[in-house]
Amino acid sequence: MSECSCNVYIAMPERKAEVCQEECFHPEMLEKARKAMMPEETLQDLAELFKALGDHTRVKILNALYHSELCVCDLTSILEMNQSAVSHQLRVLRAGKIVKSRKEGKNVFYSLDDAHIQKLIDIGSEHVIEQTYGKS
Amino acid sequence: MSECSCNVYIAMPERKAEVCQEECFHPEMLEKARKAMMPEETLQDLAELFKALGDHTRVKILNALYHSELCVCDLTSILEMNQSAVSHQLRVLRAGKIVKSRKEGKNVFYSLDDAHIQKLIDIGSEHVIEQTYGKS
DNA sequence: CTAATATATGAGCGAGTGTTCATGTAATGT
DNA sequence: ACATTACATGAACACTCGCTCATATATTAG
Repeated sequence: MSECSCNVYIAMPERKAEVCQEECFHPEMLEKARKAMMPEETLQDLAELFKALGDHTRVKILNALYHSELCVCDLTSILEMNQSAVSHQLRVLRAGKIVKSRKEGKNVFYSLDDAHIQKLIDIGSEHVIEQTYGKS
Repeated sequence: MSECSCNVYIAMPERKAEVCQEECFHPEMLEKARKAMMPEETLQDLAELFKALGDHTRVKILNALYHSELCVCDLTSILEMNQSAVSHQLRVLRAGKIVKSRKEGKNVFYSLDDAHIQKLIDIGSEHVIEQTYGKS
């Protein structure tokens, strides 16, 4: 048996024909990677978290909420969008456990769910700024 | 003039009718939030970064690459997907500056672009796991 | 050179997303 | 009670996305 990492395909011969027939490197790396994979469910949730973060309007909402809670009306004003559109996006953020809400009279105040969200914004913006302007 | 944060609408009277006519709270908070907004371009890039991260297949690729580089063939094996689909998603990740690639003979090895990506995965997965199983 | 292999990519399709518009609901004021 | 206001939501439509299939490119082997 060669060192090809694709010997993992012994158990699924129907795939062996289409990929990696001889010389994919680092079989030990592949096995290590395979064993370090998170559970499917976590990966799914993680993808949904990032998907919920991955929209211009929603990122803008989170940026606005970064320092303090705001009501829908305030967000509508900052975003210069109509209230319906803002509410629809807040719903996505709520469903994704990215923001939480608090009702006070006629108003509903939104805030970031927890410190993880701030960190994600911090690191993400650091990354894109670095990509744009070069490292340090 | 009342304390309503919506006095910002004086400059855009056409919107005044539809939102926040009297009692949105914390005008000082609103102004603070407005001034703390990142530039539009950064917000756009940030949204695109998260959007590129926000897919099940791509998250799985990043998870596989978390500890070491792997070639397309290896990824195809781990993901149990056909090579074309994997390549298409790698293209998205490359375009988003989330992974980088290195050619070696017939193989192309992919790895995470920088430590920011690992941190985003760390914090994101921490968040979703906490959401699922409750805080500590 | 030709053949084989690893990867990339364009076209096309079904599924999903974000907005607008209209309307619904809950809280407050009169 | 009725009117008003803040917010939520369903429907519809244009647009985007991720996959598959077919094919292209690049590298290596013979």
